[in-house]
Amino acid sequence: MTSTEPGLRPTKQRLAVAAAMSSFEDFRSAQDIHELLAHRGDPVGLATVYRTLQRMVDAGEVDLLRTEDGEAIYRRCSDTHHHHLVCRDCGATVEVEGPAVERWTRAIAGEHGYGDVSHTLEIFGTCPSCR
Amino acid sequence: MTSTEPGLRPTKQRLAVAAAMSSFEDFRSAQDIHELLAHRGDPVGLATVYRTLQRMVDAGEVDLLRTEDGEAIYRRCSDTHHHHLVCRDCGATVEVEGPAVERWTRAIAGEHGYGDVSHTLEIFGTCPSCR
DNA sequence: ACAGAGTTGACAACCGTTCTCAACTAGCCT
DNA sequence: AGGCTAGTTGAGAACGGTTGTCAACTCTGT
Repeated sequence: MTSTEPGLRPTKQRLAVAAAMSSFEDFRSAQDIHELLAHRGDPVGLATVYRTLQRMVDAGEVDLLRTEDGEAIYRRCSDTHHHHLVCRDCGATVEVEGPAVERWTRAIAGEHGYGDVSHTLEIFGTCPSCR
Repeated sequence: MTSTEPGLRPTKQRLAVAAAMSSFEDFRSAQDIHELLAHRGDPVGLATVYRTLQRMVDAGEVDLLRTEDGEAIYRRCSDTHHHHLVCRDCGATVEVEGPAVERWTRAIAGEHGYGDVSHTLEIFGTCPSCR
């Protein structure tokens, strides 16, 4: 067993996607990232962008969320688990942590005999400047 | 102002969809519901199923969720606000209530000046019979 | 340099969802 | 009843995001 997956190459494209992911803080769709790369002068095929993002999600390097209409959006994973408070008018996002929620979900799941628990929690509201 | 929306007709199709929604407890996709109606002998066009479900969601009669791969699934709404504990293998669903979470989200949002707060919370795990 | 596994990208295929539009109804007015 | 009209339906096309295909390409170790 090697330290990295065997036969996984750090190609130009993968590096470009990784670099792009570090260049913004918010969630972007795969197509946004594809365009961003093209404008930057590092064009990467759309299929490759999807493949690479998928891998990064599997590796836990990137967070995957779904918009309300089912589109996948990606974002560099910060090291701590957290949730988002999103303004439903302007989209402004605040990261929030909720140890209480983490505990609560695990407890509830345990009560019903569910294991291997994960959860998704997003809070929507109207931000101060949109009220 | 009338008691019901003006110009909204209780057609055969709408009644059939409403009846179908009362006939199961778990979440189903629009296409599942479309098939269910066909097998029942009340065939309703797929587009109509989508339209009707959309309306019911808007009216708050039906809950809309997204599966992990972005597909929309629908379910008759019970009157109390609650969340779902879903088995990621077999799909078994348990309704859970979390006054603590409700309070927490409102508090967090308030701290950041956000108003008119709503939230989505889904818990995923492996149910006892799938472990 | 060579071999061979891994990777890429243009494009087609897929699949859930929405749109289009002519035919059809339900409800209302006379 | 008959007719008018806004609302509704359904078959199929269109759409948009995502995944599959496959021949050409590129690392990496030998």
